Amino acid sequence: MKNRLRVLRAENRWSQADLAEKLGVSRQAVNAIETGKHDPSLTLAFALAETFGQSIEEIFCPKEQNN
Amino acid sequence: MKNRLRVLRAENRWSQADLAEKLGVSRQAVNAIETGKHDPSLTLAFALAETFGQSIEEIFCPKEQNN
DNA sequence: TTAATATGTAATGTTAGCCTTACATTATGT
DNA sequence: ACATAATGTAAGGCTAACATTACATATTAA
Repeated sequence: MKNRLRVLRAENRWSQADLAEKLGVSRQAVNAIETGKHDPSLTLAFALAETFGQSIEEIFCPKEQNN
Repeated sequence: MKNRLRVLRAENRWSQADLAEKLGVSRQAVNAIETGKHDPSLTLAFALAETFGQSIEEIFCPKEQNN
């Protein structure tokens, strides 16, 4: 699933490790989500939404959107 | 995580099996989510949101909300 | 350039979210 | 009352989403 994490993280000037710490997950988990290897759990998606002050729908895009 | 699935399903007069079929998951998966045994995957949460025409945030409540 | 930081990824393990099958119980309708 | 539909749950299996540790490769800063 596509997401805007890299951009949101850049806007806040947070490293993957910074974000991981805020979320209480491993840096590898953040990396895997950002690079599209995993989808986050719903709980983690909520945590990301709260961290960035945006809705889950604003951060994640479930549709295959062929570009 | 708390959710409003039972109510939303009742409003639409759908059985768990009906909803499961619309979502493309098993009836047991719907039951487990409804009864709080599992959280849905983010993908399934998006599908539920679309099915009920509501946002994920309107359907699910991640906070422990004591009562 | 060198050192520090950031990112990507691999290996291995655990758990949670799905599956199927099956059965018990509860609710609904005739 | 009886048959059907709906719900709850259990067992057993599979995979994805986490974890930890470790290492390689950027990237940044002094």
